[in-house]
Amino acid sequence: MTAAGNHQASRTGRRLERAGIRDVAAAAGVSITTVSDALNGKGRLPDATRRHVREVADRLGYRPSAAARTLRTGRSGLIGLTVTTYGEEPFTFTEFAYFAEMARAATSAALARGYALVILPASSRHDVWGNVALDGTVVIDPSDHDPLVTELVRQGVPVVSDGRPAGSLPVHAWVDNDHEAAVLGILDHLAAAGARRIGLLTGTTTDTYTRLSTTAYLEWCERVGQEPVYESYPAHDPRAGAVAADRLLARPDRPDAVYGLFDPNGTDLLAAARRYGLRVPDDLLLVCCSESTVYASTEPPITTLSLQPRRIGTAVVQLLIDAIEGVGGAHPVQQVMPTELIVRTSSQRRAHRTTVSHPRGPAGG
Amino acid sequence: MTAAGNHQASRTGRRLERAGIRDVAAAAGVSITTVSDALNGKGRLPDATRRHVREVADRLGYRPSAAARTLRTGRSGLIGLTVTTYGEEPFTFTEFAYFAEMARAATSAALARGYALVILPASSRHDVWGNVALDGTVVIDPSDHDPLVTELVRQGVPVVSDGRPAGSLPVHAWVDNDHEAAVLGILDHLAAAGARRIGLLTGTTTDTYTRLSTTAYLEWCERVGQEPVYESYPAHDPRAGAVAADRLLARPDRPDAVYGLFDPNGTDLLAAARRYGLRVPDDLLLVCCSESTVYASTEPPITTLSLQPRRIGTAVVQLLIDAIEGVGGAHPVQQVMPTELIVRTSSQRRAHRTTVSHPRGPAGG
DNA sequence: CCCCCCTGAAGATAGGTTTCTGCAAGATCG
DNA sequence: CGATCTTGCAGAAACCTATCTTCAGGGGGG
Repeated sequence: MTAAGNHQASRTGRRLERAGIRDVAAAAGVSITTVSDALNGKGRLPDATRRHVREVADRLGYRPSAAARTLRTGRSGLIGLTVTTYGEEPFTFTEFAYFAEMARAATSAALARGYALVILPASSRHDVWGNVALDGTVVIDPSDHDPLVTELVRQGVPVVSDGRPAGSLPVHAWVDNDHEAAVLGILDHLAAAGARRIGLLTGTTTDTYTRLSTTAYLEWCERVGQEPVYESYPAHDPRAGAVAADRLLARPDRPDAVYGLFDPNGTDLLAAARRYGLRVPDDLLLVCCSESTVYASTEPPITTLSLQPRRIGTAVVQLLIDAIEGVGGAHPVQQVMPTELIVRTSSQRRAHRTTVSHPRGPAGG
Repeated sequence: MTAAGNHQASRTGRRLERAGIRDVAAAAGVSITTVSDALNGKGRLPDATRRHVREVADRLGYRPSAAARTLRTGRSGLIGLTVTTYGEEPFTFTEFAYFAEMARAATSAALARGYALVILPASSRHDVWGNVALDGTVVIDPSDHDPLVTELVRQGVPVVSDGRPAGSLPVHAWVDNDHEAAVLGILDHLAAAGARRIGLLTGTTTDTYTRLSTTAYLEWCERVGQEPVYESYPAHDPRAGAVAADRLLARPDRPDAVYGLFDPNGTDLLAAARRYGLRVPDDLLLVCCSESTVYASTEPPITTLSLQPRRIGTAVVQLLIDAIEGVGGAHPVQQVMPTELIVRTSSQRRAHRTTVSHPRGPAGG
């Protein structure tokens, strides 16, 4: 049997012509339908035919066209990932560690279910959003009445958000930490360690995380009868953080414990403490919210609150894919994930239990 | 076996029917061709018709189907981004800061030219690579004879790598730092600051960065007649880094200056120095390669080498899109980017200009 | 012995866009 | 005034796959 339909040898002769499904069909001596069924495990075919077709397809290096498949099935296997931006850069500076971890987990989770992640900007002049076929989208920290989310939902694209949607954003589901509980837990922890006046380093932005955390702090203060002591700064500006930390410790009503809401606050507060001759944890207890491992080896190591971005990333993607594939119910799902307080020296006034005593070098330096 | 059971779901019923190009054509009273031409700025049409069509399209909320467009044009506007993985996680732990910055810059650059980035695993059981239509791919630190890269190139997909391709990987272009020059520069810098014996904290992995840097170090040692003093550890294990830092400072031939090749080395070395009662920079000069801003506010601030991931991410994407669009020549391009040494207190023996003197006794145990 | 069902596989269509080709009518020119 | 060019737009092919429908033939049940 000589190959029929081989006449399209050099169409334009330019590029390496990728083998299409009909080339496989011709080479295997079957129809296009049979090839499709054999490769996708559908239809009614004897195993012999299936094997034969697969073998021929492999030999030709056949790869189904993703575009054609998407067009036909309406599924692209692509999930958008976007984070609200402050300014023109697509990602927020202060969210790096969180974002990187979250994205990594989300990528893994998506991959395990056969999807890939597309990084997209929350806003853009060029309409990239319209140019890519998305089965759904993960939105990190959507802002109030986010026009992008509204538009996506209007188009029927499932949207799941990391962080409670502010206002009445019509997302299909969301995942978030219990920020109030986290803050209250930290404040109790600090109080238990002997803190009399706990300060807060917070942000001027209006996102949900900042708002909920600050509110919880103020509530706690009112409950225990402490005067609130806090400084705010624009969270996307790293320099402003250092200044705010300094300001907080320069106040006449200087706190003897501080919780910083953002990742770099730990080092900033530590540096400020040094400038004012405050020993940590003896004169000042310190906790900050961070995913960074550097706080394990600062001097002293700093207690951190982890938002567990890995868990969140995984959960968000699972929820989204469930929505895409119509697994879950039609009603919106909200999922609250626990946080983890990693207690280190900076918030323990009594003992340093984390490190063992270390023998000094025999030949002292 | 399963019955078809495919419910057509009333044609005009539940699902929001997206308007297609022919709906626009019908509504505007023109042909499909005219709509396409009007919206894409092609063909010969009077402005009046163009405006009319655009208006109708807007009114209907028309969005061209990305899948159909991709199928027709052969361009998806999607670029793959992958990083070689050590282990099962898609990203390397130690590359977080670098990766996050690089990805951010790459996303921006791609976006500016109308492309979006897809995060993909370097290896995977599920063949996600085959399921997404990519115009090209960025590969971070490809390993020797990377099968993925080979396959992509075989399929005619342009590949540009961040980092020199090891072996004879057939990438279309690559971008890398001048690692030898960077290391030599740092060693000279340390020597000029008074270092007599410079140590190196390096990795056991065989990637190009580690290899080139280590080689440059050994070369420099031979040139100036210093006995090499270095410790290696698996770079993906953060705990191993702390141990290796400790080992390096515990050696009988303890160095009086150290360069650490990986991001966390700075804090690890600082912690180790404290354990051995070594003052930085008086007893020990410190430099590490990092993109993290925390080193600006450690005590003391640590000199870092920045690989400038933003520049690299931008350059890689530009090169790739040039290759995709056939702008550049057909021959492979290699582009070497400069590094930046951010000099801080930890590598300056003479003066502490950044901080005032702090009255503190001998470091506590 | 006839009919029906079941197996195995081919034919045809749809999915939405871009673009090549074609065509009519008005404008221009010899 | 006829021929050619230009303008404005329409028709239809092609992109590649998945799936719905159809069909031939063989075997089992009535």
